[in-house]
Amino acid sequence: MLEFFLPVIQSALCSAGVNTDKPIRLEQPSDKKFGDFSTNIALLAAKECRRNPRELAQEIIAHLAFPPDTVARIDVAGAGFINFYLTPLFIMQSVEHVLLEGDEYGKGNIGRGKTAIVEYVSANPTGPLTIGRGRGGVLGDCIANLFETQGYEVTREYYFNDAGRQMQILGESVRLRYLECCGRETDFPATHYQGEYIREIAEEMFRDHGAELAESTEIQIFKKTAEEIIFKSIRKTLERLGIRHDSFFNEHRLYIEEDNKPSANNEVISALASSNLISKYDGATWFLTTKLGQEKDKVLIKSSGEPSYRLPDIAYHITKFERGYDMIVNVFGADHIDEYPDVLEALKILGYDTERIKIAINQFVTTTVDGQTLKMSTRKGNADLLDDLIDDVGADATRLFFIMRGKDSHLNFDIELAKKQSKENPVFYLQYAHARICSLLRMAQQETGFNASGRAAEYQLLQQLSSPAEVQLGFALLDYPDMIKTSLRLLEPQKMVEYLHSLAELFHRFYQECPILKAEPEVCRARLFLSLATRQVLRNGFRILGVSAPESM
RNA sequence: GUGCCCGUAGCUCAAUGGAUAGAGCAUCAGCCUUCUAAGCUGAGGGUUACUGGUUCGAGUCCAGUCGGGCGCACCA
Repeated sequence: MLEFFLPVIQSALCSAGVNTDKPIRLEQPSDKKFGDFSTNIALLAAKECRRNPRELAQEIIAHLAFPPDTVARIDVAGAGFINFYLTPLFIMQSVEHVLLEGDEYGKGNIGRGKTAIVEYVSANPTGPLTIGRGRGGVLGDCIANLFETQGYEVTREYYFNDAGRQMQILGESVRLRYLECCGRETDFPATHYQGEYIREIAEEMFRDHGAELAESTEIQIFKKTAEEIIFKSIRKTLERLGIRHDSFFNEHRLYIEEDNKPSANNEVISALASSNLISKYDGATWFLTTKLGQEKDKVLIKSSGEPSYRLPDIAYHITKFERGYDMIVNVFGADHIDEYPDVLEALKILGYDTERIKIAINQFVTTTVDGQTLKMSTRKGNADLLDDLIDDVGADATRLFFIMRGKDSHLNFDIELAKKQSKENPVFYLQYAHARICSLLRMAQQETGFNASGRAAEYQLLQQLSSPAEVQLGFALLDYPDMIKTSLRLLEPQKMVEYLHSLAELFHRFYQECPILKAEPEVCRARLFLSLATRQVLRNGFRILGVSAPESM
């Protein structure tokens, strides 16, 4: 709809001699009495032109040239809003596009010929995925889907590290549990991984090797085996949620020197050094962020000679630029919030266009069971496992609950609610609308031989629908393409969830108020087409969210 | 102490600086001999934590106060 309105308004502003660099914003008033769409451009421009907003609005209106039979009425209201009222005919005509475009409806082309990389999950293989990680996983997956709708070629990447200290501790943890399997006493440190999965890995190793590994203090085999098993479980868990990465990037690559070329990490150090932002003191190599207005310098290479996580992080992002991505999206949890400003700062200094980087940070998840809040920590082993949650509530509810709140809000995941097979559970409300339409169409086929395909010539029957429930539903269907763009711009799939919820609601109302199969044959078919269009938008939306569209419930 | 996020109906949450702050759940009152009642209609429920400021207009932006969450490592 934006594409319909904006050019007309723009040219009216020109003809009226209004010069403003304020963007024209079109909004849907909360109250229909203020029109289907509304713009405040006259209010904004009036200030710059030093004119009375209402008079200016009147003048703009006089220059608006919409095609005939599209806009029924244009009013000036309130302080100087311009309100537009569409004709039911135009709305219902537009619904035909939903049916004609089908699965393609809502897609755009602003990303055509462009590439995007979306990095998400990126958990190191130290343990099974927790519920907290799940939120970022689903958020990232939906964001990747949103980019794809606009024509971007999207790479879904998982960044991980299987070296480092935490992995050492993991290997050591498994080794100690293994020794226990061999019947030895161990003094298991509190700093090690306490989780049950460590025992399971140890038991598996004991089954495969017997006690033959007990004498060695070499932990490599324990680490390696643990890593493999854990990674497999992580991928399996993600797969259950429909999350599949195209690319797994091992941080290790950034450490490798070959053909006398310095490692990616070292190249970062050299580059920053030539900007005089590197200094060595206290045995470590520092990024002089105090020169950039920060409180403290940041360690890039520890006194042990190993890089801290920041250095490879910078090098990693450089690879994203070098790989040529037009859009670079990072999804991570609030615990990493202090990390990215340094990375961005470094990239900017090194001459990369950080405008291309978008960051989506999701706040944490607390889970409640019977009103009790559960706390979690991977190391303490009392984590809420994502797998358990999926077992409990199913993949659809898991996905939808993670994104049905804004990513900035602390999510309260009510497990009891997600389990309920009743109307209190929003998952069912959405899916029920889809199933209801499928049922209706099955019935229509049985009773009247109605077949959805090959009827494009009849789509214009939609134009005879004019009751409020029908027109409001039709109108909502037309919002879908703009809704995708909004969700994408804000990196916020939650907008889509809300939209689909309101769409389901409008359908239920239409269904309640307008008899379909019992109507006159032509009205019946028109209403079936409207239902079909609704089903199409629900499906397209569900696909973005990764939620299934059941044919019956 | 400091950086980021949050504070909106009893509960969970919406509201690109716009008009009378909206949904769902819960509560109450209605709607199934008729296409899935997992649905629909209606009612009640608010000093948007507090105090100032910016402007035609503030839940939204700014400053401060109070509460809650997450970080603040030569862990990642």
